[in-house]
This record gives sequence, structure tokens and C-alpha cells, in this order.
Amino acid sequence: MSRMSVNLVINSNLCLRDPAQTELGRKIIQHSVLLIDEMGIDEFNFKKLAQRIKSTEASIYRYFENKHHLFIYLINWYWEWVKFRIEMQTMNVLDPIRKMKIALRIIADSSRRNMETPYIDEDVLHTIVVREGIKAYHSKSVDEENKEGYFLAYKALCKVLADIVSEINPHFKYPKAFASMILETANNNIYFAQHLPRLTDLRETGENLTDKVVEMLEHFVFKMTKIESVARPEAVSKNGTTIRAN
Amino acid sequence: MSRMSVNLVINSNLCLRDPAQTELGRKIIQHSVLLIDEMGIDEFNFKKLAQRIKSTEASIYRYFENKHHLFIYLINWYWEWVKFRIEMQTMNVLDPIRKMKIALRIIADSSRRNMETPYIDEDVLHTIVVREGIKAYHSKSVDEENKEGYFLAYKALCKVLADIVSEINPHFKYPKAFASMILETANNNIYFAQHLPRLTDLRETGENLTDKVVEMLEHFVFKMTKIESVARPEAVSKNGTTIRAN
DNA sequence: TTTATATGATAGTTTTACTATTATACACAA
DNA sequence: TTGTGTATAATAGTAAAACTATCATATAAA
Repeated sequence: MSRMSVNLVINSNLCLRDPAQTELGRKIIQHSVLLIDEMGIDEFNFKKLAQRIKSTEASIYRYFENKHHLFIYLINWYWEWVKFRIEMQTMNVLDPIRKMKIALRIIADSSRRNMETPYIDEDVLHTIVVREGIKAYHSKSVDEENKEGYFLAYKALCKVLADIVSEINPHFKYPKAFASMILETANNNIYFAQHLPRLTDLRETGENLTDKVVEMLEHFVFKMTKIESVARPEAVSKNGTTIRAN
Repeated sequence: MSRMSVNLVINSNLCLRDPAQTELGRKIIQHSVLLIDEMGIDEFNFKKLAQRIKSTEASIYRYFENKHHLFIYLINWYWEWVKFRIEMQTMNVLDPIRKMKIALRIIADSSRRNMETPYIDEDVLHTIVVREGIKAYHSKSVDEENKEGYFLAYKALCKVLADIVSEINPHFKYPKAFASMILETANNNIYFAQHLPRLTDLRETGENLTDKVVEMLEHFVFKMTKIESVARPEAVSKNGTTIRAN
């Protein structure tokens, strides 16, 4: 089995120099993921990163203006990766319900399968996104950062999901809001199950948490778009709307 | 018309001294809300706050250990306030659907009505919660902070909502996840409409954004719990589940 | 060989996030 | 009235964070 290596293209405004192109750049990405996972983005800084990779603060500043940019870079990379996987795995799938199920599993699950970027531990990055990813686009400076295109990956992924929603039910009124809600809900419920269990019904015990999250998301999506998860063909019309009395 | 002044009780672990009890304390709360709104929580610090209220950093440190605690205090205050209003306004309401509609409006809307805490501008605080409230409980240190009871208000509010969901449909499988989802979705869509419009279908133009958010949330809730927003009595059974063909 | 580029080593500045000390003002109690 | 306690102000200081600047060195490309 050959190992495919994919290089995701990240908004070049986010870095001063492309980290994927150099040894030091890749080390910065690799170890910032590990360090941020260990200590959280608030405690993390370039001095600690420099020590870890045996380089200097000044060298890291040649790649990223500041830690916030590095952080957004990583979050962007994550969403690009999710979008890439969804697009790859749904490429030849016609049934929008099947597509949605594939997408939901990818959104809730970070376990590496078909692709490999050798210097990024996608599972660890997923942990960071679940815990702190939200911070990337919740700040006073959203508007300027949005103008720079810092959130394109997330917005593009949201569109991919929203389009599937509309395919399932073309009459559904809020495909984009629903798509962003699903993305947030997936991460939130993983986080809540692990840290704030009163905010969710899912528990970390026993079987895989990912499976439970996917099950719940499917339930939400198919109930909302009026299609039962376990479809009863005679009660569901072709375009996915439920046939009801009267 | 008499003016009622309510003093919400906030977890005393969050402050070193109760700010509601003193002139300086109230000034700290009042102006931290205004300053955080102006510059965002990242730019905000005790030095700037001290300058604004013509006091000193050291004096502010006698009330709050650090700005993170002050921030969580404010967020807690906000959720206590929302919970208080929901409980007041649904106190004598029996119909869970009516209760839910009242709760949703309160969740999406910050305009002051029945109560007044003279030193807190609830509308400005709402802006902060919409933009950055999420940061209060997304960090590496959630577990310790949760142990200290820093998130009790949010969790209690979530329970209030989840209970209404269960009243509407006792068979609904995920009342808590759904409640937290609604809370997050309300704030997110206000924020998205204002800053990241591709993540929502709602627009800030024309009529009140709050109305649109409430309409959408009602749509989500009643579709999910199988009750139409504009109820057709003959198609809806007493416990709120939709009667369907077969 | 020259030149450009990347990194490292070192040192420095400014701002943030605190801590400590002393002074003052005011409330209340004896 | 004096004394005591408490809150705040004024001032000063420290440690770390968040950068910036300079120069030396290694390596690769022209």
C-alpha cells in the first residue's frame, strides 16, 4: 500500500513564509500542535516552542507574525483537511443521505485513514480544535481578519455541508445556519462529554464517543430534514419530505 | 411604575470581594463591561480599566484575581440573568410550547424590560457574550474551573431549557445536547449575521435580527420535537407529537 | 567566487500581569 | 473624643510575554 502525502494549501496571508517548504517550518507546525495540546493556547508561546524545537524566538517570528496567526493557520489547516476528506470520500456518491452520513463521520472523527501529512498529528490537532478552535473566529478583530480571508476554509466547509442539506431537502429554509450548527455541535458535544457532562446527553464511557456523536448528529439532521435515520420507504417521498396526514 | 432592582447571586469563588457591595466594585463591573465591549477581552486589561475608572490596578486586584476571573464573573452574571428572566416569565405558564417560545425570545434578546441592575448595561453585556462568551469555558483549565463551580449558571440554564424540551416531547433522546445547541446557535447566528454572513442564512438588514433568530430557533425546536411552529391543532396530538400517516 | 537566503546567537524594548509597601480617608465602637 | 479596622490610593517594583534589531554563520544558487 502506497502512502499518499497531501499538501493542503493554506491562506498565505496567515504566514510570512510557507512553513511546509522548510525543515524548520514543518518543525514549527509539528511541535506547536503538540505544545498547544499540552498547555492550551493561552499558556503556549513562541519562547516555549523555540526551546522545544531547539531554535529561537526570532526564527519562529520569521514564519508567523504572532501566535494568533499561527493558531489560525492550524485551525484553517484542520478545516481544509476535513473538507478535503469529505470531498474525496463523497466524490462518487450520488445519494445525498449517504453523502451526509459520510460527512458527519468525518466531522466527528479525526482518526487518520487515507492520507498522511507526516509532520502533523491530525488526532492531536483535532483535540485542539474541539477544545479551543472556536477562539479562532470569536474576537473583536473578526472583521479585519475575515477580510484577509483567514476563515475561508471554515466557510467553504460550511458551504459543502449546507449544499448536502439542500440536496436532501431543497425546501429547507436554513441550510447554512444548520450546517454551521452541526459543525459546532459535533465539537461541542465531544468537549462537553469530556469536560462538562451536564451540557450533553452523551457519555464518554463504554463504546466510542465518536459513534455516539455521529448517531446523534444523524438523528438531528434527518429529523430536521424530515427523513428518518432508519428510513421507512413507504412514508418518505423521493425528495426527502415526509408524507403526512391531511 | 416602580423600578425593581434585582441582585443576582454569583459564585463567590469568582471574586475575592463581592463587587456588588461597594461603589468601587460596581464601577469595576460597570466599566469592565463597557471596556471589553470596546476593545475585546484580549486587549482589555486591569491597567486600562483602572485608568478609565480613575482607580489603580492594585485596587482592582482586591476584587478579582485576574481578568479571566472577572470575565467569567460577567459571563456567569449574564447567564444567571437569562435564567432568572426565563423563570420569572414562565412561572405561571403551563403549556411547554408557550414556555419554549418565551425562553427562546429571552435567549436571543437582551433588551431590558422588567428588571434593572443599575450598574450593568445588559445590552452591552449581551454583545460581549455573543462575541466572546464561548471563551469562558473553552480552555485547557476547564476541569479545575468547573470543579470550582464557575460554570454553574450556564449548566443550570441548560437544564431549564432541556426540561422544557422534555416536557414538549418526553421521548426526545437528547434534551441536554439539544438545549446547549440552541443556546450556542442563538448567539452564533447573531454573531455570524453580523460578521461571518456565509455561516448563516439570516441577514442583519431590514427588520429586527432578534425576530429572525427567534423564528429560526422555533423552527428548529418544533421541527426537532415534531411540532409545527404554526400549529395545526387537528394534526398535533396533545403531548405534542405530530400525527403522521400509517 | 560571489551572492542571496535561512537560521542562530545575542541583546534589547515595551507591555502585561502581577505583588508589596506605605499612606490616607472614613466608619464605627468604646 | 480617641482608637481601631477597613477600603482605597499612590507608588514602586518584579517576572514573564511579546516582540524587534543586529550580526554571525552556514548553505545553496548564480
